Amino acid sequence: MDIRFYNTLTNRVEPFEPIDSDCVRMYSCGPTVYDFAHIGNFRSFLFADLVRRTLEYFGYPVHHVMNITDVGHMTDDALADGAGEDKMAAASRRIREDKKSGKVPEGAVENPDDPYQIAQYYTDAFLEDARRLGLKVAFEYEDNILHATQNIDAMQDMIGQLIDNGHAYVGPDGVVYYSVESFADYGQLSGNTLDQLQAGAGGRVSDQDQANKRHPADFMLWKADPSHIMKWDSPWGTGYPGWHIECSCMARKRLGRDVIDIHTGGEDLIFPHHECEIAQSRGATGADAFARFWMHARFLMVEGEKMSKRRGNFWTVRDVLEGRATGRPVHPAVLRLELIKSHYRSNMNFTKKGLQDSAGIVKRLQELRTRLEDAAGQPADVGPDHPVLEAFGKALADDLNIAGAIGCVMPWASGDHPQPAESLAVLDRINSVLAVAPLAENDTAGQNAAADEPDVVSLCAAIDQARAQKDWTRSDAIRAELEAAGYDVKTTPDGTVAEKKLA
RNA sequence: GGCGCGGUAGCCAAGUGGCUAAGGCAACGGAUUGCAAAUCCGUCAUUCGCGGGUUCGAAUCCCGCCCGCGCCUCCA
Repeated sequence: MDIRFYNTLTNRVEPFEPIDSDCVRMYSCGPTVYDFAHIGNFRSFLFADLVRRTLEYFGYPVHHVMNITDVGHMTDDALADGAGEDKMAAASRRIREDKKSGKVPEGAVENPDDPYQIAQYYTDAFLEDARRLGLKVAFEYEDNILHATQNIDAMQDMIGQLIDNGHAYVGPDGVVYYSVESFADYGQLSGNTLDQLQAGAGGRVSDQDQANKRHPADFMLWKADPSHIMKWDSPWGTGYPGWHIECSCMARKRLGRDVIDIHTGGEDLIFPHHECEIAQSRGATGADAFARFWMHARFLMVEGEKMSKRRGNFWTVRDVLEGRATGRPVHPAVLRLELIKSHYRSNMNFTKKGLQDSAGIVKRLQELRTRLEDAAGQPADVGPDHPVLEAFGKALADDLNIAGAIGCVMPWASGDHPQPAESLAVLDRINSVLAVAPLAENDTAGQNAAADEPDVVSLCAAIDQARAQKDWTRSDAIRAELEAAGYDVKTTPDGTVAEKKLA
């Protein structure tokens, strides 16, 4: 199968081939761990997961690496280049408050002044969210999810190489800057040129910092700052690394190549983050590429608007799963499907109604699985030439046409399955990509019934009893009670059953 | 100002030159039901942001315009 992906580097859909046949090497920009991850973060992470699973579907081994940014970068909008408040300090303040209000469990962060404890707290939360949503790489922590703070040496090595190669210099302020003019291809990824880049168009650079640079677009590699919360000794003074360097280093170190196959991230990372990564990596290695394919996911909207804390439509994964976003708990498989089901290069509109739609699909696939397992037990062998798998794969191979792929599955799922063992094998193959029926490897969190859940079995029995006595008022009242508690109630030949709604 | 992505039914969304414009959700009609739910059967875009052009033939190619979104040193 000819796999084709859109490559931001060339603005074209191109056939994908790994550089080395042994495996596909891909790197994804991961989360910062100063707060809980939101659904927009996960749209991007799950997009990377879909790329990975699609490649695996076609038989490629994939080595997927993701970073955890935990070095404590700066928050301030107005003063970039390492000014403003340290994000770790902001997180520390928030955790202190959350401890008081009981939002942070007892003993979770013993010392809110210890940035490593804060980072670990939010890293654990991220991994839990990621595993619940079926992000495969999260099950490979810590092998393939790397902490920036554990790779400072590699960053310093690369900064040294860049200085030696003439791509970096120490400014009059003692900060190590990358010289964008030393790298002819700077701007190739984003389509910018140094002439066209309007210095300070984002309104986040200060004249004072700019004065220390040779070119306004030069960016920081290392900043000596003994007052920074997280700091390390270096040849350029005790301080901390710039926020682009970690990815260049960790990709090279963990994937073991100067040139990798695929690099993913959110569209906002195209410039400056990925542009700078390319400049750093190629400046250090001398190779003519860093990643062959650059793939970016478009932003997520919420109910047609930009997601922002100010609008009140800013949702973390936990907010959605635990029901704070929609008023009802959402099954992780439903959120996963909702976040992967529209094309990655279009804006995704996250809506309550979309979640309902996704819940319907998840439910149908899970019911199909139950039906097939009851009928067949074990899956049979099935080749990739099965018509449904062929159509499913063809859609995915076409720049991840996920809606088309799902469109191939649903009519098949609704149809008759005279050979359940074969159908089960087909479903398994499909689910190796979708990962919604059943969800991922294990979803242990959130499965425990809450104490205030109704006693479903006895309420259903009460409905049957009332119906047997033709006490319709009573049976309808109990049914209404169950529905209000988030259950679908249905009448079957074996009596009334209630199932928890998935969203 | 520069660079890039997109606009198909009430909603999500395939289709990128040629059979009647996939699929899902919702809605509606019917079967079923004490009533529902679930299930099953059926209906649901003469038209693809707008206007031109190319062509035997355009949602698809070309030109112009309108609208939405992102980036241009916090950011998925």
